[in-house]
This record gives sequence, structure tokens and C-alpha cells, in this order.
Amino acid sequence: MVANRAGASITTVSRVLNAVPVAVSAALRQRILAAAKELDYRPNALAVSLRKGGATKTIGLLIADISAPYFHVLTRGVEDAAQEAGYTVILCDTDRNPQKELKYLDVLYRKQVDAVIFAGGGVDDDRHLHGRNWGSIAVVTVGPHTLPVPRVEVDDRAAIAAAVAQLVEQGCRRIACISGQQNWLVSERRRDGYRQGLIAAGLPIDERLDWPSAFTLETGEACTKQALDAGLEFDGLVAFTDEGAIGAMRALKTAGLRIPEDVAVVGCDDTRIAPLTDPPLSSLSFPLHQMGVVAVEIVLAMKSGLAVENRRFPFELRVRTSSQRSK
Amino acid sequence: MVANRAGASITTVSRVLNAVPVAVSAALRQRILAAAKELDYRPNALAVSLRKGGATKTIGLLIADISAPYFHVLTRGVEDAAQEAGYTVILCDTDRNPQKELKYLDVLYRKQVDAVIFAGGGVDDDRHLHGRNWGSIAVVTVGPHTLPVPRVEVDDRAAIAAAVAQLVEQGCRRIACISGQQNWLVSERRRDGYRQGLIAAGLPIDERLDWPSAFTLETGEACTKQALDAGLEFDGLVAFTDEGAIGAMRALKTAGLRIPEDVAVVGCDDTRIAPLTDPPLSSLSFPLHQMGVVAVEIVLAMKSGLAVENRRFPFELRVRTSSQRSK
DNA sequence: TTGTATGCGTTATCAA
DNA sequence: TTGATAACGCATACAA
Repeated sequence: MVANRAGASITTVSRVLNAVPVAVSAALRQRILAAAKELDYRPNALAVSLRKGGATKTIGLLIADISAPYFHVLTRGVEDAAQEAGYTVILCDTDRNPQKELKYLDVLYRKQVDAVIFAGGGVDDDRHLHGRNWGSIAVVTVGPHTLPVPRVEVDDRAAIAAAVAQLVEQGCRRIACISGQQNWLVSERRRDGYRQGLIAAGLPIDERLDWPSAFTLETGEACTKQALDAGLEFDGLVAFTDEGAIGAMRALKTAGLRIPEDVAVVGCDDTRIAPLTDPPLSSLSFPLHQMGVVAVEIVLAMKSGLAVENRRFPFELRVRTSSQRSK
Repeated sequence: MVANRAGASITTVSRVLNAVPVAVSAALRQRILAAAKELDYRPNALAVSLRKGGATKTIGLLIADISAPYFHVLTRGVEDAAQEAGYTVILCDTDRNPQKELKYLDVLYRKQVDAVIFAGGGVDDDRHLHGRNWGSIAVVTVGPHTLPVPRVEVDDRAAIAAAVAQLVEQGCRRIACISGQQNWLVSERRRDGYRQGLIAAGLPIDERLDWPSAFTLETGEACTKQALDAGLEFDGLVAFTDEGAIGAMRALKTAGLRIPEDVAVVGCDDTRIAPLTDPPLSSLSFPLHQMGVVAVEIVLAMKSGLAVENRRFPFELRVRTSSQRSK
């Protein structure tokens, strides 16, 4: 239609609008530019992608739940890097439900996304995703996953182990653990870290101090209350999410226990809530924004045929009042 | 290629795969289905959309920042409803920067999105968006906007006014306000509410108690500290975000003031942090998830040619310790 | 019951 | 310097 209005062929219009290095008379060029402007013309990305052979400048981001704190900053990192590179992000909340993941993947395939980022750790060893033919889609995982693709990670085990070590250093000898869903890989890794930490400190492993939970405040509170009601004794506690730790602190306070004097507490992910709780919550901090950025960089590199390596980021234990006992 | 492998024409393949009500011999159908399965065939959504005349089953969601608490639940609501309807969401963080908004819109046009949702309130009266030809794109706004499109709203004015009223009821007579960026529409509306609240209570409006901020903890803390340092007196405070309120509480506590006895505080948006602060923060709650869902429902209705109406949701003032003085 | 031909909007090849 | 034409992958009107 631009061609029509400018009295030119679509070929010439395409040339002008795409600045193809072919001589076009100044007059025609002006007419075309004017027509395009008047019509507020924008090329149809569908047609372009179809013609050009597939690239859609689109990245699918699969996360558990955008309303869960872990993903906020990570997602922003992905989005920033994508936008910078002229890419667009399709947000996919999967609740770590394999069925939902597969359904979303199907849609992403159809929409011809250039890349897929799995973030936040897999479920059930990502069994449903193994052996899959990704075709030309670049895939990367962020967090604990088992897919044979490039990874962006932190050492979850070492992180939790470091938290345990800090509690031990504060004098804790019976350290409980609010872990997560058994079939979530991130729970497994972190539980490994918990045990390693205990072993490293020469402390016994007591199964009764390992409380499965669901990463939420409510479940964290519930399992802590249950343990207290059962008369279990413990003087330190590490939770795999900040929310779980906050729930635990609630239960502890309700029971009249002091934090950190009676029970010292450490959370995980260092979400924006951590420094605001009462008392301020110690937590493990990961460079989530940067991890999101790097995940995008990796898939872009893959698309360019460059060699890519796994990237491992350092964690940082932010010690706050909840696990800092005064002498 | 499925056609090839099955020894059929692409027409027949299309018919079988799309369950077109045309008789196809069982044998051929089986061959086609088998071939499709073996090849893990998925139709190219680009080609389909192009052929079918534009619909891409895609919604563009423009928000300020996915890492800001207001947007988490809203975004999840949008995503849930979109997924349910077979739509996909492109996430666009614009930081309320008009340039970024325009740039993203351009991309969304090109990608032929079916709908665009602007959420979180406009900036500068959305001047850069008025008079625009949306073509066949269904547009809806969530929160305070001035675009001539269907709206999903809460009464921001009445909400803040209700917060002021509650503070007055608690005996507050000099109520300060941590407002937001002057050119953000949501700030304006809420500031109106602040003033209305004061007027309704017969209290004077003191410009010195209106502190522009930037919705963040840091700026909330800074402007409160500044006011305290300047010797300003106030016994109540309403902030336009929870984070601003938390920053204020920090400054107040640092100055040795008690909450709510010396200064009662109310926040806004009732984010998940609110009940966890010390003391628990009173806040205005909006049904964000539902608002996201309804925003999607509206654009879908628009695409179906149905008549749509603006939707207004109720707010709820969640009174917690920060603004609840004991008798 | 099956297949051929056309066109969606664009770019690339070729011809004029 | 310009334009006609084919092809990207698919759905559909029409033919056989």
C-alpha cells in the first residue's frame, strides 16, 4: 500500500525502507519515505521472519511464577538484555508443572522463538525435557537443571553449606532446615548443601530436623510450629527461601523464642524483604539480574555460532541480625 | 515435508492436521498422522497468522518494571488469563519512559500483537500516546490513564482518602504524604485523594507535608529524614507505595519515634511485604490478580466485537499495627 | 477422496 | 534506476 501511494513498486519500497545499497532516485525515495510516514507504515514482522528464514527476535522465558520473589530481578535482567539486543520476551509461568512446561514449549516452537531460557531450577530432573530435539532453538538453563545445554548457575550446595557454617560459628549445634518440594531440583541441591554443612562441622544429621515445605511463608510457619509442638529442640535454622524463613520466625516469635538468641535464622535468595523483617533476616544473595543478562548473552552467542561456556556466579552470605549473636 | 514423507499433498496434510470436516481415507490419514508425529511437526505460527489475516494470539503487556512489587501479581493475572485463552504475553518493561514505550509499541505493531495492555498508570498524561491509530489492536489500560480506551481501575483518590480518614480517626491531625513522581498520573490521583481526605476531615493543607518521592524505600527514607531534620511536626503519614512507607518507618525509628504512637503510617498496594514489617504495615489493597485477568477478558471481548465497559474495582484498607493505636 | 493453484507481506533474484 | 516474479509455510477456493 505504501508502494501504491508512492507510485512505486513494492520492490523499490522495500529497498528504500531497508536502506539496501542500490541507487534509487532522490525523487522516488522522497515519495516513498513520505508515503510510509503518512501511512505510519511498519513492516509485518511475521512476513519478514517467514521470508528471511525463521529468526523472530523472540525469547521464551520459562519460570515457575512471576509473582514469586526469586524471579522478579532475574526476569528484569533477561528483559533488559533482550531489549538491548532488539529481542522480545515471552513470559511463561509454568508453576514448575511439567504439563504446563510442555504446553508452553509447544507454543514457543510454533511461534518460532529463537531461544528458550529455563530459569529457577527443574522439576523431577527435567525428565520430560530430556532427549528432545530443540531444532534451531538456543536453550540455556538458569539455576539447577540437568538439561545438556549451557548453564548459568550458582553453587547452591556451597551456598547453603556456608549458611550452616555461619550458624555453627554462632554456636548453633542443632540446625534445622526448611527445605522445599522433594522433586524440585533446587531443593535437592540445597538439601545436599545443608548436609554437607553439617558434616563439615562434624555435626550429626538428624532427619527430624529436615522439614519439607513449599517455599512459602505459610508452609514455613506451619512446619516450624509443628516441630515446636512436637518438642523438637534446635538452635539454628536455615530456610531455602526468605519467605520460608519469615514464616519460621513468626512461629518462633509466637512460641516466645528469641531470634537469634534462642534460634538463629538464615534465609535464601536475599529478596527485598530480607532486610526489612524483624529482626532483619540473614540471607544468601545471588546476582540475579546479572544472571538474567548473561543467560540472554549466552543464547545470543549460540545463535551466532560462537562457542559458549557454562557460567557460574558467586553467592554472598549477607549476615544480618537474625543470625548474628552478640557476644 | 510432512506431505512428502506421507506421500500426500500439503492440502490433505493441512486438512488432517486441522481436523477439517472433509472426508479423508483412513489409510492416508494414518500415514499423515504418523509422519507428523515422527517429524515432531508443528505448524509455523508465523505462516498461519500471515495466511489467516493477522491474529497472532499475542498480547503486549507494558509495565513500568517487573521487579517493582505492584506488577508481580498483576502480571501473573494477565498471564494466567492469557494462557487460559491460548494467548501469549510479551513482557515490556518501560520504566514509564515514553521513549521506551514508543519503541516497544513499534515492535509490538510489527509483531502484529492482537492487544496491548498498559498497566500501572501513565506518565505525563500519556501525551505521547494520544491521537494514535491503534489499527486492529485492542487496547486497555489498568490504573490511572487518560487514553480513550476501556479502563480497569480502582478509585485511587478514594483509596488514599480512606487512608487519611483512618489516620484522622486514630487522632492524627498533621498528616504527611510521601507522594511520587510529579509527572506520574498515579501520583497525581493519589495526591488528590490525600488532599480530599484532609479536606473531608476539616484539616488544613500544608504543602510542607507533601513530600515528592520516587516510590522506593530509599527515597521514602530520605524525604522522611529530611522532614525530621527540618523539624517538621507530623503525627500521621501516608505513602503511595509500601516501600516508601517502609523507608519512612526506618527514618522514624532511627529518630527514636514510635509507630504508631508518635507517627501512624499507612502504605499503598498491600504488597507481600506489608504484613511482615515491624510493625506490620497498614496498607491499601487492590485486587491486582483479578484486575490482570479482567484486562485480558476485556481485550478478548474487544477482539470479538463485543461491547465492553470500564471496570472499576473496590479497594480495601488493611489496617495493621502501623496505624492502629491502642486506646 | 484428493490435489492444484492462489495469496497473506515481505525480501531476493533476475530481467529490463 | 526500476520492476516483475518467485518463494517463505500455510489455508482455502476450486478442480478433478
